[in-house]
Amino acid sequence: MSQELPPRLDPRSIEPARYRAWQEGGYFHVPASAVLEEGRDPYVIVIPPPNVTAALHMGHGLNNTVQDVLIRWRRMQGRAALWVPGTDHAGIATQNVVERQLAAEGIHRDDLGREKFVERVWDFVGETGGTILEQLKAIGASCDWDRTRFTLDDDLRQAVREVFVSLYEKDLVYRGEYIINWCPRCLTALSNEEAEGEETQGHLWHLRYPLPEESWGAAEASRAAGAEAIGQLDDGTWYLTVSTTRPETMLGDTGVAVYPGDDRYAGLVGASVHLPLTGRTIPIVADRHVDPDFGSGMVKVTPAHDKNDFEIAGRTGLELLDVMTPDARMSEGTPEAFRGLDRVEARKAVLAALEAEGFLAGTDEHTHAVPHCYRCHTVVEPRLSEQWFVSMKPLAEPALAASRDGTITFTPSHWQRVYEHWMENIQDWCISRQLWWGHRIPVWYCECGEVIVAREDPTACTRCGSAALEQDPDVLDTWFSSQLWPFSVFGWPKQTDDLKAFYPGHTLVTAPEILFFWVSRMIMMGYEFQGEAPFTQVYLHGTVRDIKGRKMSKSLGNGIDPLGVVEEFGADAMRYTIISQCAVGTDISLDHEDVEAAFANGRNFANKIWNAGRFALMSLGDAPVRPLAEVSGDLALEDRWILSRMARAADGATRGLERFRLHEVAEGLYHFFWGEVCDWYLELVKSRLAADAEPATREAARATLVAVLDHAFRLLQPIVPFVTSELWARLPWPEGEERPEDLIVAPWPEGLESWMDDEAESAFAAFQSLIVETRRLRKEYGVGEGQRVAIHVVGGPEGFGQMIAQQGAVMDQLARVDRVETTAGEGVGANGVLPNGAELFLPLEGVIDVARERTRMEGEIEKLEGMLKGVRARLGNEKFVANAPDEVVAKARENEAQLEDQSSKLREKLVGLGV
RNA sequence: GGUCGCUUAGCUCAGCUGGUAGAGCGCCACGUUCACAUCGUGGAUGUCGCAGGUUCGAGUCCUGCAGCGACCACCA
Repeated sequence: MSQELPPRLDPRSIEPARYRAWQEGGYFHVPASAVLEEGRDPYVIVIPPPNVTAALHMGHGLNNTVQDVLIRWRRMQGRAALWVPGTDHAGIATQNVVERQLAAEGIHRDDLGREKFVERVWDFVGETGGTILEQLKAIGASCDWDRTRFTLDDDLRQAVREVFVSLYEKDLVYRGEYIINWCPRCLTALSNEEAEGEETQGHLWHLRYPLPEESWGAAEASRAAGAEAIGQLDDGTWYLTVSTTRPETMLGDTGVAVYPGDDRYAGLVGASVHLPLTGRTIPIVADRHVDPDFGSGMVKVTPAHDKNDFEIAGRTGLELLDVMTPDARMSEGTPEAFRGLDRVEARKAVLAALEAEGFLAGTDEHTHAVPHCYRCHTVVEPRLSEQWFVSMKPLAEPALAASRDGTITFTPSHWQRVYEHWMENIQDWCISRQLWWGHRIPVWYCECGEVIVAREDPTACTRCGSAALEQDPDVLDTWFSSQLWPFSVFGWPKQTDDLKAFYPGHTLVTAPEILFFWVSRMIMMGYEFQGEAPFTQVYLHGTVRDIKGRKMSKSLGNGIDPLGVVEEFGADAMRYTIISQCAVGTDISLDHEDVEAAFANGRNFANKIWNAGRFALMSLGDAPVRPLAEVSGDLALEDRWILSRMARAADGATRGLERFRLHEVAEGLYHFFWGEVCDWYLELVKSRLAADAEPATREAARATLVAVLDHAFRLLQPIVPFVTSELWARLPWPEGEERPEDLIVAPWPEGLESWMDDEAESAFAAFQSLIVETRRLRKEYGVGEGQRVAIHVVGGPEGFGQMIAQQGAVMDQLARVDRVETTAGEGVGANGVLPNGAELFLPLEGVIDVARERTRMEGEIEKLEGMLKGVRARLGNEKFVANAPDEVVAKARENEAQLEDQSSKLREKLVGLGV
């Protein structure tokens, strides 16, 4: 206990050992029996599983620090606080990484074949897969590592299968040929969410489609009816105009559509039009999708390459014509001139050909959102393809209701509306991916045509008995398995004790980016398969950005390595810095070019805690410490004050944590610890802790100090667990009181109302003002450090003078005051006015510049008069007196009295100053 | 195009249900025997984007405007 601590906190020397001790103590592990047998109240967070191949970045740092703070807090509250860790197999992302590795060796995945490729991915995952979880330990994450899961674990495969088959049996999973988002680089289908719209500067090309001669009459009539889209070429041919942002798709047009009620084109519906470059003739149809007020009011219809056009075709019977290969080249179905051309080249070629033939009417600049693959940023191609889908509307209903009725709350709350809007407009989800890495779709096809969807791999066809079954080659969207995470991690579909104990969970902490990808789907699956929501609180934190507001990313090179920060400044420093910026709904900004500046605040705070503890441990010594209750009669004002402040700090921290106001919690505790415990309390008790101090006051100070630090460390533990634990473990303990096994399971300070002491707080506040004001005056008049002064305190509330006189002993220590008088002062003096109305004189004959003092006081009086005028105006206002809350009016009256008092006293003194 | 959000001290941002502005960093001055210079003490800086409105009173509520941002969207 009297062991020497270094004057600087060296995180490296304490953090790893401390973490090991926690793990060895088993504090992170929560067995189902804690809930089922011991009856403890569970609190469950499942980690947003990072990609198995990921390396820890600041985004993870933020996400996991927040979760850890919440878990550590709940653990101290006595909850069975379980944080389940794990990783996600991340289909496309992981496959891409391995493909890149192979490419470096000059190998394509096809060269290896599916089986070998998947083996290779497993090898890769086996080598690097656990890295990120190990890295989480460095930042102090108190996950239950015995429960680590991977979305491709065997039992999670069972969950995926059960869900797929079950949804299929309920007709909520189906296979069909629809327009999906296709990434021509990844060569796979994507969900709507995976196709991210990026604002792109493009063009809108206007194309002319010539009409056959028999329609020229109708065309002329249309033109006469005001249809500007109808016109005549130089050779007399009538044509219509359509527009497109993707001219190459015109090769796949199978019709032109107008709005059913559009009189301008009434005569043309049912007619046909020549499709340039192709020699094909396509019909003109009417469909409600067309907006008659947009552009020409005529739309080219490309059913195989546009979602809306596909729907138009469904309603009007237009043909489907696929003109593109999976890697986005023009297919066999296109004229020879374009066949095999990449879509970009094809666009140029088509435009050139149209222009050459006079069918290009014009071009406009056009900015629009072009969908890109969220993994490789290639422009996504809407494409007709046979895929598996989940029918979402029925699943969305309870998930939507849960938000509306408040079962699930969102923080910040505005995400509730975003969530509901998405749920209300939900579309079916394309879940099949043409990848090799992932959960293989549990569907087999028999040569007899039978489709077998099964929980267990079938050995023979259920209809014809043939053993020649082929499993669907595709895998499922990664999010299909991660959406089951809140219950698949507990062994479902088996009805395990874990599931009973820990489902539903409580808080989900993640970034808003994956609200649709993950959060909303977990909620839907929770209702569908467990009958209730997987959690009730969704806390969406911000994004980590650099000082310029740019999102930290590998490609921008503006990232900060959390492990480097831990190495250099300690996990506590990083955690505090992050949490103190974690205001609801705001991003975290950190300067990647000056990492030290970014984390200095956290580092300094951790060091401050360290030194406060170091001082306390040295001062307390090895002598037994008495329980606070036994010394209550000997408590000094500052003891009562700091205990009261501590109770309030605890209260504030609890309320803040309950509402996810983490930055307020961090800053509140920072202010309490640094600004009150260190700046005031420790300074005040220094003399009382001295060996020669009067025994009763010394013991009271020692008991209070231990109580204050014990509680302060508890309150700070969730945010800065390492330094607090290290010190707490060395803290002497009150005799006869049971010491918790470890700080991280010490009870959370709550219900300390009995320590709140308004009287002590207001008396101490006055005392603080006195000190501060004296210090200020000393500075202002340049009184040297070595020079002691006398102060005369005049007036103030009842008992104030007496209280000050009692504190006289410490006045010298804090403000170099050798004499405090509470009688009226006389003559020339510096002066200050305390908030409680008391006034002090600091006799400083010969030190003061009288003229300057006079000017200052005049300014002061002017200011006071102004304020007084304002307060009087308010009090003179009948409506204010009648309508404002009583306490506000009372406060105003009090204010008025004080201002009057201060002002008149200042005037007197101004007179006293002479000239 | 729709929806939502933001605009407060040099910088990054707090400010919950309206009652005469805050933090951290930075800056200036002074200070190292006495836990901590990753420190202490004191100090300076804001017409709370602009214009109206409601109210006794608005950074806080309402409207409009300007700038920025996010999310959603099938306008070819």
